[in-house]
Amino acid sequence: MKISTKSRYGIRMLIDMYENMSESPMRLADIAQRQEVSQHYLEQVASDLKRAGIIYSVKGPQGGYFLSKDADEIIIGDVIRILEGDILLTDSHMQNDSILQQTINKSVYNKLNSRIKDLVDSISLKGLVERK
Amino acid sequence: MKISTKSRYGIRMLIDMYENMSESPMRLADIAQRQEVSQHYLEQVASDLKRAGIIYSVKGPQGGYFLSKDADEIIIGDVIRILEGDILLTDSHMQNDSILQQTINKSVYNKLNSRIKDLVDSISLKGLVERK
DNA sequence: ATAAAACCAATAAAAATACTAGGAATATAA
DNA sequence: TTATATTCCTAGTATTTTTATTGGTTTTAT
Repeated sequence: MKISTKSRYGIRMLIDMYENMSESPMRLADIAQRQEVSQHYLEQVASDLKRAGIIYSVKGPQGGYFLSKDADEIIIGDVIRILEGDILLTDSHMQNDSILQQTINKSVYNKLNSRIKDLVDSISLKGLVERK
Repeated sequence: MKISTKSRYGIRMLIDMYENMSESPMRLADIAQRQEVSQHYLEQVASDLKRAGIIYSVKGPQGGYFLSKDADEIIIGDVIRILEGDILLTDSHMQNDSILQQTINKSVYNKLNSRIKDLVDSISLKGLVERK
């Protein structure tokens, strides 16, 4: 029951991009090197973030990535959902659930799920970096 | 990022024991059958719960399991911790963490961890069954 | 034209999770 | 005291998920 490294890499990548932001696009190779992470693996992370509209890219030489929005509009909950699949502790509808299991879902997991959601949706990239 | 089936089985097992409680010990075979779960797998769950003092057992014929405490003293957070290892989204101290990662830990994961802990520690077996 | 970059797909490797097998220990009761 | 019902234990296997690697292709600035 851990957040995957994929999510962690993704969040680190975004923080790195925010903190090292400039006029020119940022090369994945640089991020990977600074973060000491496999570049190819980070590509997959970047690809997900791009598809979701968190970052955008410029191809070719001198190309790279930009953040698509202001840092205070990039919500950590979204980032985790994009990279983690979902932040649910259980699937909301498991097919074979007994009545008993459904009760437990309601009482425990659903409450957990919504509390976790509230929390991660309250933190932006900007807030994170500024340690708010 | 899901709660494992081990924890889910464990919680179901305890609810089953509570709801079907009687003077005589409860056989694992019966629980497994009611819950439609592999008995051998449930043994491992039971073994963990026993070692942690949540349930106790009587061996031999007519043997089985009892809850060790009143249902309102059995805390779901404890059960999950016993079966899940921990309810932390990240290890509190990852060896190779950069300063950056440590900041993220503080801002996001630690907050999440403590909120999840508060929640699961506020729910007892009794509360769960009574849907409080 | 060349080279620097993003992009893509397949798959291998590693780790975690779920489940199975088979028997040992123990206590009951006939 | 023997047969049996039960918990208990250890190891192993299978499955799934996660993480990482390999080996390219496409695009575009220079």
